[in-house]
Amino acid sequence: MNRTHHSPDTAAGSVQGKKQRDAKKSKESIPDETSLVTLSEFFRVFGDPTRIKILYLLSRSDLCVHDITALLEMNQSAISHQLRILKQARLVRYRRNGRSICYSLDDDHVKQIINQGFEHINE
Amino acid sequence: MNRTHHSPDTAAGSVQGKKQRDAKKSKESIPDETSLVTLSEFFRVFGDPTRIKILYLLSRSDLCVHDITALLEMNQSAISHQLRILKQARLVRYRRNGRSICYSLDDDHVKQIINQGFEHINE
DNA sequence: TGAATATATGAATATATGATCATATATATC
DNA sequence: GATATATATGATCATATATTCATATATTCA
Repeated sequence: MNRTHHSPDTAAGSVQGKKQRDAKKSKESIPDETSLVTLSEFFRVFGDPTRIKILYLLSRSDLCVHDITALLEMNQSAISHQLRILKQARLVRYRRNGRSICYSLDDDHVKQIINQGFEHINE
Repeated sequence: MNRTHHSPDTAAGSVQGKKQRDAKKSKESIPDETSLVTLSEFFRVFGDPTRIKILYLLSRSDLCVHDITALLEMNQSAISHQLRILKQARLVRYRRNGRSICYSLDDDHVKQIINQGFEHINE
């Protein structure tokens, strides 16, 4: 019942990471700290109302900055700043279209993640 | 953000459903602002290194606060604070076990979300 | 070329947030 | 009850972050 010194499980398998190496420290710690930090950074991008709204809009149709700005009724600069974060996270792509720049989701994986989030909060 | 000065929308039910009611405003806007904000709040919980590490540890075995504190080599208070956030988000449950309090994931859905995140960042 | 439109970006600012410290609460053991 | 152990919590502080403003860059069209 007391787990003060439970068995040290070597952990390194189930994270699904491809190339995780063994923990450097002799004492047991979490298996792949770097991957987990990366994972939290990934989720953090979804953790902002403006960004999730943008992602949701883009999951339905490609849109230029002006459209997003109008739909969300927000400052254009704020949208551009958030789009930059989404670009850096490789969640969206863009292409120039005349004066406008058209944004789209980078892949369908993003949709899946959003949908799975919805499934959880709606259950 | 959320500077929408209009009244909160009815937040009827599932956003994901296509049954979204007509937008109140004549101009097209996002279908269900409240749900999207809730969704961002949900993802934000995953968007912190400490919390994602805790969730990962709990995905492998139930643990008491002391264990988590030792495994992550962090301040006990910091762990408790983060556990509180995880409780509030209904991502973890707890039960008292003598002096200790044992935490576990609330459901397997959490695992799925973490795994899907890993799939994305590892691709 | 110059005006108009669309988008990006740096600086400034207000707010959110995570860790720490000190301490409170709860349980077990003596 | 007294003490030790385990966990929770409020206050504080340093940092991160989202928005806004001003302005720069890029494109189209007259």
